[in-house]
Amino acid sequence: MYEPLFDYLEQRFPLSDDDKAAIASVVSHRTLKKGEFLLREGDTARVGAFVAKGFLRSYVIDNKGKEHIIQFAPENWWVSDKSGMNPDTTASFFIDAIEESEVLLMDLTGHLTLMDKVPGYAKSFQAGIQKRATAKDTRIINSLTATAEERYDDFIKTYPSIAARVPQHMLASYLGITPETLSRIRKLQSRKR
Amino acid sequence: MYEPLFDYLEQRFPLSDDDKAAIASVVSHRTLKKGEFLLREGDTARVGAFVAKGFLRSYVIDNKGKEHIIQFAPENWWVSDKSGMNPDTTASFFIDAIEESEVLLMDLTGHLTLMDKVPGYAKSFQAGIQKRATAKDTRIINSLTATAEERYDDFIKTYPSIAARVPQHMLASYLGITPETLSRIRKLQSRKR
DNA sequence: TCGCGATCTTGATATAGATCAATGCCGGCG
DNA sequence: CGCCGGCATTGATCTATATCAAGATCGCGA
Repeated sequence: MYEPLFDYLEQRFPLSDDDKAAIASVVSHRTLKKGEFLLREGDTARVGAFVAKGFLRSYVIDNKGKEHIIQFAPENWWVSDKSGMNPDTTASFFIDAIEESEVLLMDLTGHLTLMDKVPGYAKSFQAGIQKRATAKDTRIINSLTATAEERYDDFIKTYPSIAARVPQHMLASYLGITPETLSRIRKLQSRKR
Repeated sequence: MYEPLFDYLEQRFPLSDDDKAAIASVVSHRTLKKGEFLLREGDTARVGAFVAKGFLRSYVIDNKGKEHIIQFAPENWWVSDKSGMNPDTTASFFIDAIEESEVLLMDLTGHLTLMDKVPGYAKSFQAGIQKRATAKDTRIINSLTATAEERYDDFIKTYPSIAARVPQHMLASYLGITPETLSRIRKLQSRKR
């Protein structure tokens, strides 16, 4: 059950059997049906969820009722809880399953335990955070300056497997364009080549 | 000389005299004239710079030669180096001083030392990273969906002191709009109220 | 203090993309 | 197996913002 997570971590640093036991003891497993929400249950501050199987997405709904996808999360990705999202934000935050999925949940306590006990975990976590920060900067600049078509091409090139897997209207939502526009872009491109 | 940084950190966790000495020993001081660049010198992997006085900005120049401001950094902010920016990115990255400034530079070695030696530093660093990640998500969604005017209003509300301090064309660059458009927005609003 | 380059403003036009509306398509549910 | 509802496509407009082009104004440096 925990194998996908172990594999993922072992690509980043070596994992002893003790480490594995420690990890298994702090994550909890959960199955999600297609369309099901991953809600924050109780008061446990969740750090994130590791997608062992399937496909999730996180998104917000703005005050005009429109949905904006923040992140896609296929197997071997982390979806982070919006722990600390601006409290005065009018938008509401959701995570749900695009396909039937299995996730491993980690709360803050567990995370701190691993930071402390598992050698390599802290550095690896930190590296991941940093990498993501850079990706976000890139996305910001991209969204501010590239055209719809450029953003689409970029996405296709960077995440071909995700592009092939999500419905078009969700991709449009991620890219910040309407489904109609995305459809037209695709048509133009299919003609061109 | 290090006081601004000590003050900053002490608002986050207590700092002993030993801690202060450790910090002082790993950061280096530098003065920047208006318009001067903060370049990566030598091979030392820099983590970031703390702005003790003045005002910096980080920005990229895209392949069309246009400048896009990523971050403004007034006193008591960190500017992070793009440590790990996508290597295949065509854009070039810069940091320079908008006003005469003083910065405290920290490299990776120093950072790791503090992570290890100064209690509270690691947690505080982590908290900062997290907060910034959230801010970036917000900015992404904002840039994808809000109008130019909404983005402007938002910025004014969130960072009034920065808005008052930077030239308009830089604010326009940060917001991803042209100086002309920003000028028109301001005119409309001054009329309205 | 003067003058010139940088910055800001204002106007006219062009255009990418949104919106509104209709039609077609296909896949799962009864 | 057939029908219905979400999804994609296509077309016709509309609108926000970019772009191009002059002026106007400000402020710094000689």
